[in-house]
Amino acid sequence: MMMVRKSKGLGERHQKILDFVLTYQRENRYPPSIREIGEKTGITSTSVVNYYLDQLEKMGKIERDRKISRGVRISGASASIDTLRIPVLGPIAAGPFMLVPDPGINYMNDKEYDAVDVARSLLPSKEKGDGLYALEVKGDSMIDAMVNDGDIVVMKPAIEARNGEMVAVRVNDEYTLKYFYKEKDRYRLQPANPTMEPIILKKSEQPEINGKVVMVIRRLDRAS
Amino acid sequence: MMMVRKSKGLGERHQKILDFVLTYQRENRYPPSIREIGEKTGITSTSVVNYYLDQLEKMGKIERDRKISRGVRISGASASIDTLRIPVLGPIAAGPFMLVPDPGINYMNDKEYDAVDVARSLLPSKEKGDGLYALEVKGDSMIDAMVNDGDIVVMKPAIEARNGEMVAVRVNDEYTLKYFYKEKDRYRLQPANPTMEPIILKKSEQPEINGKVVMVIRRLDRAS
DNA sequence: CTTGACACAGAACAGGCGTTCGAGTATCAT
DNA sequence: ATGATACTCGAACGCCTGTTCTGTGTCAAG
Repeated sequence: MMMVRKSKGLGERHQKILDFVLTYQRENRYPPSIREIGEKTGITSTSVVNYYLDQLEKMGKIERDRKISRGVRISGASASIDTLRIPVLGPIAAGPFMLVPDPGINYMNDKEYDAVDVARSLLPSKEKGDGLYALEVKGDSMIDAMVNDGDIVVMKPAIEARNGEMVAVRVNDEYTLKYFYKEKDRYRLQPANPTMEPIILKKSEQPEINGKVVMVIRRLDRAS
Repeated sequence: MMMVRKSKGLGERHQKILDFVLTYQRENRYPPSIREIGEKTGITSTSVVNYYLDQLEKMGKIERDRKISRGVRISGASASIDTLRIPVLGPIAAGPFMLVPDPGINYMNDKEYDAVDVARSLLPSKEKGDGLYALEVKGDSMIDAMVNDGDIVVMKPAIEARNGEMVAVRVNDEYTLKYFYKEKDRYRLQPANPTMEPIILKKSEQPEINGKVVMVIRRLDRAS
């Protein structure tokens, strides 16, 4: 027989088990048994599943309650089955701020970062939520986008957009949130506030799109 | 011995079991076993627990996967452990619309109504979420409250408010969303949009408060 | 080549757990 | 009284499930 990997880190089977536990949990509302994990991941022996489960626990990927049937749970960001944890990459103020996440950091595993939990049912069904990130708006710089001080904007990385989508675009060295429309011979960037006028760009001046706005969350009443 | 109830509906033990399963699920990320349910609810025999579980299943309160250990899950609105299902009481347009839910209807159990799921972590920690309801905004009537067409406003019933809270108030036979401030000798109703002027009411003209705004959710990109 | 860590399989053990059955008690309508 | 219904208990059966032990083959280090 051959074995796939020796070094540390998540091997193919680690990942397979992790995925299966997550999927199973989502579908059945309770965790799988060791034998069920084995069957679905192609592992014939329960001891091997146990073997990997122990490793995953040491890595901090899962938590186990020994002696308890189906006592497996995924720890960390993806713990919840119907919620998605989206990292908040810090406050953004007006002006030429940075709107893209640093791809070198795995925010999901890093406890250092703030995050918001969003119900999966609120996101587009096709959205797997992988690259999503959020920004907390500071100041009144985005009132023309109907975004308030303190609002949380959930973004999805993108460099292009379809008509009608709200995007973060760079206009005159500043990022703003606008509805994007590509028309016959021009680009129209429409503010969310219907009382405000759109920005018109010539076809040659294709705006630099930085991401799509997936959701805006405004929390009030936080002290009560 | 005495027994508590005969008729249909949820008896004390039904409720106790339901509560326990929910709590246990929340704390352990997996459902309890029959024996654990019995211990914590003061039922000494597993068959009795099974007896009630069967009834709860017939009532549609829970679902069971027979033969599978810990194969119990709560069905319906409170199914999720870290999400809260808030009924959407229908669209509201401009003008003198109704902003209060009909207390005669238990929206939670009625499948007829739309609902949104909100992560519990997004709500104030003290919020149990009992009376919460949501409204879907239609039209541009609330742009001065920084609320857009299509936004979902999560409300909490209230007839009074503390300073700084956003409330639904009735002004001139119309409901609007404003920040509420009670000052020395007047009431100040401040629009969310900082470029707009507040409404000032004399002390004698106490505004009729209809509820507090807990959260505003704006979903974009719903087709992607 | 030997050794040991690593990945894996299979079998067996013991306790966990859902299920079933027999029996007992209390309330209520007949 | 009598039977029906609702509720409760305890025990036993047997599968489900986590755990553990033995053994095998691979690969790198000594």
